[in-house]
Amino acid sequence: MVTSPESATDRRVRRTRRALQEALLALMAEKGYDAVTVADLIERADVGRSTFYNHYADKADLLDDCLDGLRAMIGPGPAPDAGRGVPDRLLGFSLPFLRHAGEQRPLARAMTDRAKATPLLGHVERVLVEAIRAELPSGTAGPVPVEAVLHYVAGTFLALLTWWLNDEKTHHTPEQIDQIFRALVTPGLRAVIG
Amino acid sequence: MVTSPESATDRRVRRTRRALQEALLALMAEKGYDAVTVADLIERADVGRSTFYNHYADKADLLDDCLDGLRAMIGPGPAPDAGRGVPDRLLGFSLPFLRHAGEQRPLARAMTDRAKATPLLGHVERVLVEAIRAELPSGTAGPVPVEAVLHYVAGTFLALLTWWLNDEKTHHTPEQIDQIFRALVTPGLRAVIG
DNA sequence: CCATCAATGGACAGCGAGTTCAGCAAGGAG
DNA sequence: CTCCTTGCTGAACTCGCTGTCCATTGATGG
Repeated sequence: MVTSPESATDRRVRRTRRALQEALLALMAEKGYDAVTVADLIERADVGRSTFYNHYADKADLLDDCLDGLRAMIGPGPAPDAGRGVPDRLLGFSLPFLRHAGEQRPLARAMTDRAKATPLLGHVERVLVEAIRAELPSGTAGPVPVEAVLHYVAGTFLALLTWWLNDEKTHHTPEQIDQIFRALVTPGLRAVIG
Repeated sequence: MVTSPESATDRRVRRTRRALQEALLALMAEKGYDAVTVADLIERADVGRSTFYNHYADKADLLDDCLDGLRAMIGPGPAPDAGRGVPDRLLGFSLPFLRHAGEQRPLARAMTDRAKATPLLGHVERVLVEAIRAELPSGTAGPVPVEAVLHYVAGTFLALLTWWLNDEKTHHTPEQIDQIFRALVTPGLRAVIG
């Protein structure tokens, strides 16, 4: 026993988990989250059934494990691949997030599809709310509660993201969506906080 | 054969459907949509299993049937129980909708719970988008697409509604939420359309 | 080189969806 | 009021998916 930080001591374990994670993401992009069965997963990952349950309690547990990368992208720092210029303006998560979603379009679409009822939207919203809370100036004593503002911004972002991903006709770039997001959300923000 | 407009000719049919609809709503308020099984439904409604499938293809079909009341509330006219004054200002659906949700809190909460992944949010959003489209002045040729604006408003409303229903600490009234909604969304709207 | 630990795979019980059918009861038309 | 249409019944059945168990095999790290 290596007593490493609670993860991946054995190469076999790492291999198995990576295979399962990739299988889930691939299958989600194809069929949507809830259409994916455990039988699908273990077949795609080429892993025994009992092996799956050795690592994860169920499908949702595996999904949680897959979400860590996403959390890392929004969460702390000013986003890894912010690209050009300084992302020191407010709501810095927006553009990197949109770019990443644009690159993984089928997967991102499956994740934000409301009809398919992914529990994922809830997770994403929570992460967003925390990211925004960290960015907003704390001293906001208006008639509008801070929590309401947080959910307002997160809800707007998710609404635009979902619309963009499922829109077949017009083909906007991540940069355009970012502009639209800011154009819509900034006036309301200014009106409420300083 | 009476050839009536495709609905409820026989009293037995009406009785059975009403029983099933009420059962679904009651059970959703208790357990959430996806925890409700067909066995639950027919037991609560006191109806045979095959009877259920005589009327609905599945659970989702029954849910659709339950949603007509909701569509009626938002859809056409300036909302049935608008109450005081003239609701001729923009976004007239907001206050009646919030009042209704406040009266049916447990049910409304179950419907908007993202963790429980109700397909219902998708339906509601679609109805909202159409209602807003009907209200917005059609001539909006800005840099921001009309569709984006529609989803922006609907997304904001749903985000605030969800937050409000699941907020345990602060207890706001429907009127307060309506005010917050307008305070946040109006500046962005004005900035984009005329 | 060896003890450990993960992977295997097949069998199993449990649950929920959706179907079928022969028999029964209630409704509506005349 | 009568009769025939129509909907309800309820139980049994198939099917697919979940989650568990266990004896066995084989790779891994010390």
